[in-house]
Amino acid sequence: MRAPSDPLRSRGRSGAAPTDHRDTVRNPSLLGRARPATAEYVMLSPRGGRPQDATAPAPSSSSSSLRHADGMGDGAGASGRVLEWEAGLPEASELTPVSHPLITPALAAAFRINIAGGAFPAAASPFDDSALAHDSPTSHLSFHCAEEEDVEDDEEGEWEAEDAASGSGACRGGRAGKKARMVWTPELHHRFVEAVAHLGDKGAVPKAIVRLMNVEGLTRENVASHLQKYRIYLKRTRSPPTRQPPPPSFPTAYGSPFNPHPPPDASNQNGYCAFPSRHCEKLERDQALQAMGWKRAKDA
DNA sequence: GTCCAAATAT
DNA sequence: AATATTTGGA
Repeated sequence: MRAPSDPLRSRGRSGAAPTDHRDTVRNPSLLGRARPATAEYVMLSPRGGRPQDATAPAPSSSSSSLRHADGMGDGAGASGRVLEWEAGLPEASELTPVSHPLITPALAAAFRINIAGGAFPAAASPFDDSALAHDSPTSHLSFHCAEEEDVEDDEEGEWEAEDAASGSGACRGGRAGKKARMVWTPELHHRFVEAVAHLGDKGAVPKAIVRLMNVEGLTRENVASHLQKYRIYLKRTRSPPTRQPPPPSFPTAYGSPFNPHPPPDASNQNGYCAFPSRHCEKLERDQALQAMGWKRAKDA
């Protein structure tokens, strides 16, 4: 959208062998740059949000509905939508308790974490609760570390097990040589989408998005990368490739891949799945990922 | 120098 | 496929 860029794109594989980033662990910076995480969006905030953070405008009035239908279509009415956004945050009663099991058996085993019973025992892990216990309101929004070779991922392989408290060691699970790779969970993605929608087409640039999302450890580059893909997705859905028309109306519309509607049985009124409960996580993740991969059921 | 977006790499 | 890194331009 910016510069039409010229046909000078012969760059790229410029002989120079790129350094091997695979093993480049740069966690310290990721985890250290925590912003004063206030209780803003979080799914655990009993107050339904009271942002005092710089990034989040103060709620001066009570709005009601959560809808950002115009999405990135235009950047108008941003402040109003922010309010709506806040108002749309889930109530404490609608959320899955922190005690909810967040670690897969496979990962738990790999990290030697005791997750017996499904709940999260306060002092069960060798890293001591600070390492993985999600006692921070935003901890579930921190991104995860995906092990790739060592841990046998039985299914998807990526799960959250991260918290600022554990420092740079968290992502290595006691092993060196592994690098951190961000995982866009449904929650994070949702936040991303909302941020983008609220910023509007023009304002939705990485820096602004990162700011709005206010997710600890999330970098501009993380967002830029995701944004790139997100835009590709939007493009695809906007221009009928020449067949099978019907991509989702818009990410912010209920039922669309980017704002998955909760299943009747597992949903809370808002259709907001706060935690990666078995049910919601699966669904949202599935849909979100499917969307991002634009591999719509059978369209592709 | 910072930021962005696209291209490319892993 | 998903995310990271590089690249080139504003």
